[in-house]
Amino acid sequence: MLDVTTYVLARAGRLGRARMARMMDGHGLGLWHFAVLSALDDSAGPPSQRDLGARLGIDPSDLVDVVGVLEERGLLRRDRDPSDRRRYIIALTPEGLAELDAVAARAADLDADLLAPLDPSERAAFTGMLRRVLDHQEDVAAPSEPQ
Amino acid sequence: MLDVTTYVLARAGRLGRARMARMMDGHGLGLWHFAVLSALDDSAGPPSQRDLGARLGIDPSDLVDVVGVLEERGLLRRDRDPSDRRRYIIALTPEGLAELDAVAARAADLDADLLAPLDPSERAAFTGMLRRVLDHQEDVAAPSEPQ
DNA sequence: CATATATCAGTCTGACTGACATGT
DNA sequence: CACATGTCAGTCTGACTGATATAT
Repeated sequence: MLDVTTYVLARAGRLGRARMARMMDGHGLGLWHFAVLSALDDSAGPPSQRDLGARLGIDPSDLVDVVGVLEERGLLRRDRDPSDRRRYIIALTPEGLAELDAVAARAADLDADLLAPLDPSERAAFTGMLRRVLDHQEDVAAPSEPQ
Repeated sequence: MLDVTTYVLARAGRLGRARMARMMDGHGLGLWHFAVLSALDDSAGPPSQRDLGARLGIDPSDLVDVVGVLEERGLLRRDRDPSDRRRYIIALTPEGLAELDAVAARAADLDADLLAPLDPSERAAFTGMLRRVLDHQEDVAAPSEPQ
């Protein structure tokens, strides 16, 4: 069983995810709320709700509530795009940025603990390889250049 | 977002798991069915249902159906332990072993593709580090020697 | 009587599906 | 009219919780 790498990967991911979720509970947020705030922070221009969902891999219909909660709490603004009134333009508020900073610091702590069993020299190698593995899985799941 | 290693890990794990699940659908089995067959194959003595669940990280109550299905299909035998009649003794049948071999081969293919973006020399390093990361997460989730 | 094993019923969550209103 | 965006309602799954029958 443990020689199936996919199994090891999935299990480690699930445990790590559960720890993150427990931490964020203390902030009254779920994992997707943090993911959204974070994606808004490091996106170039303010994206539409659909862009946001695609980038994060969350279904647009599920994103509705996530964004709704964040808007209610004043952590982001949602304004109609004047040039295409089907779209929303989503942007972090200062309060949202502050909340993100607070949560990100705690997320970094959990990340540090995740990688604690590795030597400092191994960590960069591991995260780099993991990232390549993810990119490849996403390609397989949804090829970007079909043809 | 993608600089949060826990997120990258959880996402890669989820995608890999989904691929495994899709493959096993073709065999009429779920991920846990395979995990159970596999655990039975590489366990020393035939374990009880509870041992099995603990080893795999599945809740005993959820294991009931998984083992039930496998027994119905003749892939494992479930006999009361004569020395403690609360327990079942679970053992693979020859049919179960054959099914396991078939599925394991296809799981190995998916594993190979998972690691495809890594150089052959990197793969062993990656799986080793991943394994250490998992062990540490499991320790954190349920410390074995609570002093 | 306290504990262990397996079981059953119910809940909660995350991800998905299909329909739909609104706008281009 | 075809298509894009956001929304809503319903389903399906996996993981968990609490109660219970049986055995130690």
